[in-house]
Amino acid sequence: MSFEKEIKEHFTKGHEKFLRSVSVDCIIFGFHEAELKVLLLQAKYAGLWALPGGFILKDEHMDDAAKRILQERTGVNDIYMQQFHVFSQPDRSTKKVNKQFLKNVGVDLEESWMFDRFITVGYTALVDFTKVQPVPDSFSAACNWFNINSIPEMILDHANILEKALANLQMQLNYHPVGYNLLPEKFTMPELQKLYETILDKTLDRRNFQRKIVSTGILKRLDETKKGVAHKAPYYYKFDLRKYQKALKSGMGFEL
Amino acid sequence: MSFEKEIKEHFTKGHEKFLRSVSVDCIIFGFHEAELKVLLLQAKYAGLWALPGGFILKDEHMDDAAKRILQERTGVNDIYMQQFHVFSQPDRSTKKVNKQFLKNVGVDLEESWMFDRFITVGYTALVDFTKVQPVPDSFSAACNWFNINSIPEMILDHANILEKALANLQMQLNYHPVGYNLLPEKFTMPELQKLYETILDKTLDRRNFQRKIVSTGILKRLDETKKGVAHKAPYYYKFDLRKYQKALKSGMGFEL
DNA sequence: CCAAAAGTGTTTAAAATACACCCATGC
DNA sequence: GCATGGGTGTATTTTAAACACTTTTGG
Repeated sequence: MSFEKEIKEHFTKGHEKFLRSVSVDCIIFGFHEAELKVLLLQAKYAGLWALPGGFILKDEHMDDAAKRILQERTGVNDIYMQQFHVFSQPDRSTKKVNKQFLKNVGVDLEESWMFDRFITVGYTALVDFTKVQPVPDSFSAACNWFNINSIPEMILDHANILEKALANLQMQLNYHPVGYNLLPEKFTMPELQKLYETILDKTLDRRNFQRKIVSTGILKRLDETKKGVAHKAPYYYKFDLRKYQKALKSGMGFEL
Repeated sequence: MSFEKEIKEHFTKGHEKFLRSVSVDCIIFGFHEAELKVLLLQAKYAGLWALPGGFILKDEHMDDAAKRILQERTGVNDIYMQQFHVFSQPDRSTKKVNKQFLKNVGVDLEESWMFDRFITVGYTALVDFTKVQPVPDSFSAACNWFNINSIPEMILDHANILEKALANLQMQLNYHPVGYNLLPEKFTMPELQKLYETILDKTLDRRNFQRKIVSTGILKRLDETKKGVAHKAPYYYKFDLRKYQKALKSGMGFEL
């Protein structure tokens, strides 16, 4: 199917597949070279950037829609995602954006479910940066990682959504374990600490950090140490998946 | 307008006024005679009970929709409400419920936006029990308070929504001040403590409770004491509205 | 005057924070 | 052998929890 035809089909018949007036936007966080990254899409023609988003199939749980979107944009599966907020300002003018998009594509339509007002549910995901193959969707020209400190101009209220997502992630850090999908399978304590410091955007005491993390029991220390490093070699750790999953659900309660 | 006509209008033309596929359900908590209450509606004909709910006007913020629903059911205004979760199981069969309702009313319709699948956003509110005049909506035969420990059978997933709302309220208690809308303007420390104990469903140490609450600074002690009580008269307190509002937004962080 | 409820402490335990010392490795 | 980063331990401060005594009031 040609691109124009695909778009036209989506605008004229999408409401037969998807729920109306509701979209899902995903804030996909990654971690690479000591920097927190977010995956963004560049809207075709417009040039502005956007959060990876999509719609809920008529017979699909919203959580599954979010996972499907993640899978489609990154190829990554089986990631813990969670909704954190619904954005519903009546002036988030998706209508304007979608009409402009159609005009740019060269498709002419008077009516479309895509011109209705949308509210959107924000979902966060934490993924392994190295496992991601970014794939733009049909509305987008590019799909790229951005450092959290140098976010480009974004469409609609997406900058606001991203800000809320980051605040939510920072808050969650006190109650939920973080790192399983963000770090390689084996990692050192300094690496884990760097992750926490990057997300919280502050430095932490090396020794107190270690004590607290270890006391949660979500880590297993391996006998192996990192090779080929100057200075003393740090141990490798793995997450204890069973306890990690348990802590994800029940929380673990410490402050950093 | 006759009742049947009103219903028919809603089912045939409601989608011109409201967003499709999204509803809002409110969990309205009250406090009376040392018991935590929830306001429920009895669905006409069905007999089962339901959370007060409604739809989002096409040009309305979802938060305002929730406030409008609260106002319509209780007459109460200017209450802090907040969304806590979106419920989106594809098998929450509003279609079945709504078709049955129409059948019972005696209205015959093949098509309606009300037969679409709905996701619903849960909102919690804490209101002054004594100021509420419960008013059923057009789908309901009755509107009543229920003790949180004796909830009747409910439609759809409403029992689950209520359960999540209560858990959310208990969690929030550690970070947000509670009581402004649940207690009279002037109240005693034992009354406030009883409120916390009721919500958390556990007893608290009288002296430690007082110290922590006072240390947040959200209270102002009056010179007045309660009259006509046996034993030592407790002081009256008021909330310091400015600090209370501030704590609502920024959190206050203590454990009980 | 006494029982019951409320006000105001203090003592004790736990947890968070700050800080000090030793160890291993590559240059 | 020394500078650098990492492992481990301890003192200090802060905060939470447990507990005791005094005050007031109606009956």
